[in-house]
Amino acid sequence: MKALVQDLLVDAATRAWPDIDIPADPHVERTRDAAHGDFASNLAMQLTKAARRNPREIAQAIVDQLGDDERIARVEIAGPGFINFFLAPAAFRSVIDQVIEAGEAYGRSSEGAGRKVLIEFVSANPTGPLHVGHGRQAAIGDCLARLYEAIGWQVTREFYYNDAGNQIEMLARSVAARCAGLTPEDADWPEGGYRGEYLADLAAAYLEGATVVADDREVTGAADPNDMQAIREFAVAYLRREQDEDLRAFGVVFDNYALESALYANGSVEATVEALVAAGHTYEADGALWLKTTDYDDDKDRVMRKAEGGYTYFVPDVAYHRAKWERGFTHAINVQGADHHGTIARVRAGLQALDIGIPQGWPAYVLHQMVTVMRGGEEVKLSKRAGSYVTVRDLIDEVGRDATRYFLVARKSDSHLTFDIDLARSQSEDNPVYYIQYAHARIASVFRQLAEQGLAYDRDSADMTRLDSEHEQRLITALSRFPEVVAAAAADSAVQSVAHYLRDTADAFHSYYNAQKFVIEDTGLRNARLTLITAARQVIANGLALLGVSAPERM
RNA sequence: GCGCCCGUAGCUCAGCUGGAUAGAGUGUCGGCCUCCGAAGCCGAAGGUCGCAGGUUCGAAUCCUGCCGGGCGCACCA
Repeated sequence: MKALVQDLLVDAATRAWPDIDIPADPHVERTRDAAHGDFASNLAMQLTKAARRNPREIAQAIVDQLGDDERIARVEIAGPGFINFFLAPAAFRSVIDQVIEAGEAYGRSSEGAGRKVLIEFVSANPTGPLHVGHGRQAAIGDCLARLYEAIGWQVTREFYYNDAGNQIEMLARSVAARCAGLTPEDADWPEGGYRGEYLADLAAAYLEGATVVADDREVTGAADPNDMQAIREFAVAYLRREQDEDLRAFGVVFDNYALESALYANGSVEATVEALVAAGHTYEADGALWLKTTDYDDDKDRVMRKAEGGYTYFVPDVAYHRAKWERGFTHAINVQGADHHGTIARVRAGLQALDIGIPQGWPAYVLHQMVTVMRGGEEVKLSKRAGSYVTVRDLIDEVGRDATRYFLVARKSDSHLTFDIDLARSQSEDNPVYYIQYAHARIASVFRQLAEQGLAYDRDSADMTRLDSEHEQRLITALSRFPEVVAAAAADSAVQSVAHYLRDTADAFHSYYNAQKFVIEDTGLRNARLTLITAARQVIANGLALLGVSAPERM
């Protein structure tokens, strides 16, 4: 609907001022106040300089050029020069038909035209269960992926991890210690080892010779407490499986797992180093090989090859992203914790230095701030299983998948998030996710009630012109906004706006529900109202699906 | 010290890339079920948008400087 107003506006403005550059998509917004119509544009104010007239005069000239359109009831000029559009009731009513005809496709578009985008998120190393921060990342990343799919992109969800570095070495030593019957309290416990209880289970499984099947690998425990290589492989597979179970419980599915070790194995790390040297952006100093990342906006140059010989972690990172680029992902988004923001400049610098045409701002990053978990007014820091941090599983077990996902996505990712367990589970009344789901279930319930009374819903006999109350108008307006919300949320990586939109829409429905009855004698009106709430149910379900939250028929 | 992010109602947070009288939830107070699910609805109270300048028709939003909080600043990942 917004697009319609924009089109009309551009046409009229172009006729009124043929020699002025009119923006292709002038600012048109939903009004906050019904007295200002349904949509308002500040176009006239923005043309003051070019047209050298006062904004109200400009607005008048534009309005004079607006032809009659049956979808527009009237247009007014207000305030300093806003052009306010009042849409015809029929134009709004047509939204209901659009929703019902499109069904699950309502809100989706083909704007992305099938272009490929790779979204990398979670990317946790297999050293333990996923923590809340990973949970936030999983919720944001998966929601972003769903948003991109909704606007017509072909999305690949990817998980990158390191199965061979120092962290894994430390993991293996911790498991070996557990195999030897040690606990973190013992004097012989490895310095800096992983202390979580889950490693005791892992060690036991290894010693029993258990077989673990993760999404991307399968390993049987060798049961030999001294075989470090076998322990390493088993531990990685075991913890990968553990994370897969967490993700599955959370409803997140990856298309691809990328391994850092593979980048060494297939020579791409070496090839990347050679390419950087050949491109002339490196130098040797203090026995190390450096990359001149300061040529590309980094604070200081970075070591690629350490004096003792190994590569620093950022080299495989560059190799990995180079591979993404070469796989044809000219659009790539990395979802990461903001605590890693320092690495962005150097990875991009490494990619620039390859001189293979990777643009400066590639890949895109969506950073999220930390999560604090609260219970009983105090910060929760410990998990029984993991020891030093709260896990995704702790949250899912305690507040459920739907509430967990909703809460983790309902805040702007830039903001620090306080996850209040009491609020999330403190019975439904406080809980926005139940509020939204309840709207959906309530609509389903109306139809059950209808059937109980021996009535059938008949859309053909609906008299849609009867939907003229304020409550109905408000709900219809909410439904009409959905495609705009989806498009904007994807464009801005603003997942929280979907959550807020659903809250608003559920609100419009609940008010309506309380004010007017649906199962009534009057056939034309009854079916019209049932048609409207059928559409509302569809939009709520579509919106919840974008968050990965269920839309129950009853609760 | 340098860089990034955040400061909006008692609390948790929105605010559509600069718009009209700054909004929700929660909490507090007061109403609404012989009626399709009260997990709901209606109303009241609650604000120096951290502070100070600047940009312009117009600033919570953009710029500068402070103040406060978080996170980074490795030949760790």
